[in-house]
Amino acid sequence: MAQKPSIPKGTRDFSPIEMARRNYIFDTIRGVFQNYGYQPIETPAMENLSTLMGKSGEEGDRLLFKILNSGDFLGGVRQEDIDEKNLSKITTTISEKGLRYDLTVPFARYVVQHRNEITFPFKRYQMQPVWRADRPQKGRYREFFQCDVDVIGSGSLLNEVELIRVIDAIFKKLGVNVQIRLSNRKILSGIAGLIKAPEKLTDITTAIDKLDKIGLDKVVDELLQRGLSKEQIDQVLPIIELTGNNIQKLDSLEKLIGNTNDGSAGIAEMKTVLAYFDKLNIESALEFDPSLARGLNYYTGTIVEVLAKDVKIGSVCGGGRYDNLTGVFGLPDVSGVGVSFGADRIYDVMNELSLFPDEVLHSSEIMLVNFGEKEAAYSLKVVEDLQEAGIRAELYPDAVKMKKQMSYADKKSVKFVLLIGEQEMETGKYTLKNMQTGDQITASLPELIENINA
RNA sequence: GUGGAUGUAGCUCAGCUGGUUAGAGCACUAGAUUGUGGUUCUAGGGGUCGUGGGUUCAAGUCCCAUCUUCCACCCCA
Repeated sequence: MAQKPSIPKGTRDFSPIEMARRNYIFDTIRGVFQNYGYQPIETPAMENLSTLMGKSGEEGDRLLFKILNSGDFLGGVRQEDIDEKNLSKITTTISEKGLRYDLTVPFARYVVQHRNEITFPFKRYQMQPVWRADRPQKGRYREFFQCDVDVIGSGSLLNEVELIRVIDAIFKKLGVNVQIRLSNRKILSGIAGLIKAPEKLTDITTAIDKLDKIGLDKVVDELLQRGLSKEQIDQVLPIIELTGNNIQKLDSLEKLIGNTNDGSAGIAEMKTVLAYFDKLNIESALEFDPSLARGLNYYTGTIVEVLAKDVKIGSVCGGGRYDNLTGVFGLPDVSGVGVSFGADRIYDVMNELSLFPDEVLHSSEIMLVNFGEKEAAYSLKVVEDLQEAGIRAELYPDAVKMKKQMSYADKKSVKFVLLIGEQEMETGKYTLKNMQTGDQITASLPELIENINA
């Protein structure tokens, strides 16, 4: 046997049944997006590296797939850079394009580039694959789909509220129990301000983000390691140990960091957002959690992360407000907020919990058995009539043994099989077999159609 | 990117301290059933043991390298 073919690490093929289920997820998400007034756009798989680099931190740059230049890509490389193994310099010379890492950065680029055609606030959605040169794990792929919704050009907190409602609506429709964790980047800045160490903001956030995972003691260790003093840590700890409901937590927090500019602004925003939900129907658990950090360094306001309650997997959705992402492309003072749904993780969760409805597999509703040349010619006309009546119908292409044809219908979960042999051709009444019950009836075409649609 | 595990038929796995033609269940193909699938019975096909080296009289079994998948870190959808 020849060497088996394979696909690159962290990528997957999708079978018809998997596609049916994936499309069910995409259709559900798209339906909600449209229902809330968002419009689709698409952007290319590859972007210029100058667009992608430096937007999601060093870690993000490391995870970028870079595309080798065409032609004599070595032409511009200097010998001294090779000798000194100056990788970053060589990279920028031999590669000027990369695969997109997420959809938010290309969207920001799109907004800046098309600013004169866009009516703001601009509500768009985008469902496309992204690529990351990460090491694969469960729920972590090198090629995966993100479904992003963003509204850009409006600073109103109503947008945050709407996006949380979008999240709730989608997971409700899919039947996935989720917890929605909320916080605000300004609260974290307030904490950093409180201990007079604004430059430690990232260190503090990445450390306390792990609270759920590694526990309080280890978080303290990590904070020490990251250069915070004991006194500073003592100031930080009460903040991440808040108890009570969302409002109580915010009230206690206000006493601690309410005197910092960022802190009080963040708390006020959080309170405003939560207050809207007093009068709204929302099913998912909404939890204010000041230990929520989210790494992407372009977030400036509200941050949100959605976890599946019943499956241990990374977040299935996440996002937040970014006040100046378009600034790096030359369009300052445009605030946006958006969230991204991880379709592949949602698939994994639903698969593990067997949440897919049976009817997502759209195979034919009826298959006509092929008895031979004459019968097939006759059946073809019946297939046409059925299809015109809006029924998914097919004729088995070969006049092979009936057992084989029936078994084909069974495996494809075709609901009905229609038998048109010599007798049926003479009488004009066909034999219809229901594959689920095994019942058979003899009926004319209009009666059949009625029966199938019942 | 760091550390650790894994890899035997299409799938899930068995194969003791290296020893003749590598096994099971499911799936597949054919027949029982010449106009009837999903159940049952019978028979059959299919593996250079991830790949490449090495040790040995002898390697699925030991050693090295490499790739895949998985787990933790990192990061995140």
